[in-house]
Amino acid sequence: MHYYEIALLKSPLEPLTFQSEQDIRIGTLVEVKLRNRAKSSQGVVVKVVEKPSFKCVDITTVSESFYDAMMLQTASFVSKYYVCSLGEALSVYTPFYDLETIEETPEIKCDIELSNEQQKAYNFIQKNPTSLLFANTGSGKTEIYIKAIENILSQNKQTLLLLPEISLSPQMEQRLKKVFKESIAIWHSKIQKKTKQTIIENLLSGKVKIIAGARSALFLPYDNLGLIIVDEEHDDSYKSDQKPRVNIKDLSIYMGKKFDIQVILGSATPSLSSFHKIPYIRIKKTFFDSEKQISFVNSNLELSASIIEKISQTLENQNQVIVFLPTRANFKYQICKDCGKSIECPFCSVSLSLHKNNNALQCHYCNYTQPIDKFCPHCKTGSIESFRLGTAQVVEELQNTFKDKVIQKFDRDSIKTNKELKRVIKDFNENKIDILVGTQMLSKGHDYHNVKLAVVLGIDSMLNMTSYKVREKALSLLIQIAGRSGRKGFGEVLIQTKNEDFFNNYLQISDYEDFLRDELKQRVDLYPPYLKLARVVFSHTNHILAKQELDKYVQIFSNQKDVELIGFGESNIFKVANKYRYELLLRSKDPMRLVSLLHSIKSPHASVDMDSLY
DNA sequence: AGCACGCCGACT
DNA sequence: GTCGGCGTGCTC
Repeated sequence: MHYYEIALLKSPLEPLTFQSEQDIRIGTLVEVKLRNRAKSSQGVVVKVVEKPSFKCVDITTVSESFYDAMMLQTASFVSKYYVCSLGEALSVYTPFYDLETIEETPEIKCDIELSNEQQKAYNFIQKNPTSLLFANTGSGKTEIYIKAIENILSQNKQTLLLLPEISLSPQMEQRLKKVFKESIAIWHSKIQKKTKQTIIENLLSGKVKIIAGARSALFLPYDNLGLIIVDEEHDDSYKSDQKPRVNIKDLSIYMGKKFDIQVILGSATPSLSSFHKIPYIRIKKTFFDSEKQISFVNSNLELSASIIEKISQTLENQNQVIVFLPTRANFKYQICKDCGKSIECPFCSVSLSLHKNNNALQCHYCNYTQPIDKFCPHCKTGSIESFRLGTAQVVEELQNTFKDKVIQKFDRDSIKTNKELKRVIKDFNENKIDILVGTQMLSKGHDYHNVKLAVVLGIDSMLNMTSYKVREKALSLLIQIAGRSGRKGFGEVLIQTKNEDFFNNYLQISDYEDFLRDELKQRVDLYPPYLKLARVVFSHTNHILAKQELDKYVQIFSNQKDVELIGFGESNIFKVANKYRYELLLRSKDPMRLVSLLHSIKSPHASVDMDSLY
């Protein structure tokens, strides 16, 4: 009889010992049956052990699937660093089949000529195992990526090109497919199940050598990964918002060091932490002379006359406009004119958003929806006034002003599938759409050829968020959006803000590198990248119990050596989906010490967010 | 007494 | 996570 420790997938339990007559190798996916449970659970063999003192249960089924050493080591790291069970860490991998690898060397010859500056950058990234390509929008970093991939391909190794979910733009896809043909596959959450299966088969058989994909693409079965490119590396969506709260960019860097994989991070506005710790090369020169005129409007969130005037001028010259604002729906706040109370979600402590097209008020946190009432639900007589413009309202108001123009909304309410995304971008680039109004989605990766005006509304609400990264987030977003205007030739950017001094300083007078250096000075001894930050959230339907749990750990963490409790209290949004939330924030210069303290938290209501971005 | 509900603890 | 056990408190 053999005895094995099995890490149970999706289970917070640490590995448990099971037995089998069979000799099973470490990494094998098996099925076991836990006591009192009808369904059997999946688990992974992680260790061979001696016969234990307790009585063991048999492993029910032994599968053909197999987690390799890289997966097991990575999962082990994830479980330790991000504080979860080994089973939870292993659950991030996509299920796959164990197939024979057929060695196939594809004939790829791209005829891209690099400019002098690109060649210099290429040489730099080849000299450093991990490097940062700090490249302005339009400076041609994709060509450098392609050359680097080609080089890895010639060694018959695999490449992973990571992009934030929504940046997997149709243009990027077309471009890569043109060069790499059958050797590249695109991977993201919207890809069909069947297609995913085919991609995995092709990756295992060696037909596919390059994966371009979102977060989850890091967890595919690579047997010979030679290069990971993290494009738009500043993007916070690389951090998972569910357990395990892994930062895919950081994990890529870790895997690069551990398994001798080349890593290239790329961005026009790199994160402060990458800029601080990774050797970088700057490419400033762009292919097309692009001249930008940046101006500011100090008005409230309404589409003011000067903004309308500017849009009108641009449209008259047969040019296109993009309008950014960080809010979906028509309005974010509904307040009674009489009693002054706001209409909140019954399950969350947030205001309900007004969606005119559904004739509904909707919660953006739990999706609770109720019909629009004529009168205030509190005083029953007052009428409701709406505030904080959203994308749908901007579309409506612009449509009223520019009756013969085509205006398209571009946010996750209107772009739900990849097909819709492709269609809208195609239509926009074929000039079938005059104005694109959208949220963050607008800022990411897409090439818009004829945009001559980018209007940015409501950026101040981003500066007012509570995160040590707000300035970095707001400025990088602004630069990304500005980069969408006038990619060829002249472009205008119109920013509505009450923080003109801050933005103006870095947009016109100096540049992003100066901002990074200034910001770095402000973070010394306080925030990352100089210190590690972790957040712990305690949530419960009973707010008293949640509070008690918080208080208990505030006590414990108040007098720790080398770890500082820097704040605690109600979470920003106190109640979400009927659960009350309290949180605390810890920081330390000693990552190991911080991680071990986080592992000491035993509360089932606590969730740990290591390297929190809040 | 009968039961719904929520909490707690075990799971090899 | 998922299950059963069990105490509480409500209703018939």
